[in-house]
Amino acid sequence: MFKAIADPTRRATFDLLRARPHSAGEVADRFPMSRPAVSRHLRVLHRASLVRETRQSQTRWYALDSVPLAAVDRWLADYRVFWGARLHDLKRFVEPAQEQDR
Amino acid sequence: MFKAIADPTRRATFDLLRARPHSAGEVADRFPMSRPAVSRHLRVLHRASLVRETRQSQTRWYALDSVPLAAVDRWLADYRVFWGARLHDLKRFVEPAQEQDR
DNA sequence: AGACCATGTAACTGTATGGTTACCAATGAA
DNA sequence: TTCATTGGTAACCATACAGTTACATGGTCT
Repeated sequence: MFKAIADPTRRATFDLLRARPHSAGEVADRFPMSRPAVSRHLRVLHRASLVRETRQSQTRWYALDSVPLAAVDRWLADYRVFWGARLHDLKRFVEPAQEQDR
Repeated sequence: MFKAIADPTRRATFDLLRARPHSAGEVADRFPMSRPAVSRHLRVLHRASLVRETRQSQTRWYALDSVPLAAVDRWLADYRVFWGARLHDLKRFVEPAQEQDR
């Protein structure tokens, strides 16, 4: 999982899927590399359970599944104390979410 | 930086340094691999600014510097909404820190 | 059926990575 | 100054990784 997000192309792919699911071709169009290369990156993300693949006729849609990233978050938790200055921002992030909106 | 923490040995090393600074030898003793291998892992962590190296006579002390991890935290921030169930725990983590203790 | 999409798979290649052993450098002690 | 200790560097090796081109698969359309 850590290795899956270690590659910049895969992080960019992941960021791309944040907006909405993309087909394999759409993803490939965004990167200056061949389709097979992108295809394999998607496979790596899929094996890490970071994207879900659903087939609809010929096209395959890739959708974000960021839940496994919670593991990274848990690992980070032990270190957050070291950049305490940011805890306030973190709190500000959490609060509005608690109220469901805004 | 992401690649630096992608390796399990390096994450373990990092976790080890959380307790206290260790000498190169101390770190090497904890892992079932040769000293040079550990040495290189430490160098990778150092290049990523994740550890600080201070030389005191023959021994070199390696100390944690987790501040760069804030970059990972920032990247994660955009995805935290997706595992909303954990936001409450996150809040519980933040709150005590605000009051300095407990 | 046959042509045409969208994608994945196979085979291959260069480079990066993580490990090894052997050797070197610098410090401190006898 | 000689020796031991600490730990990095060099050279080497096997495997993983990220990319390529060529080909195969499977669904749509006429």
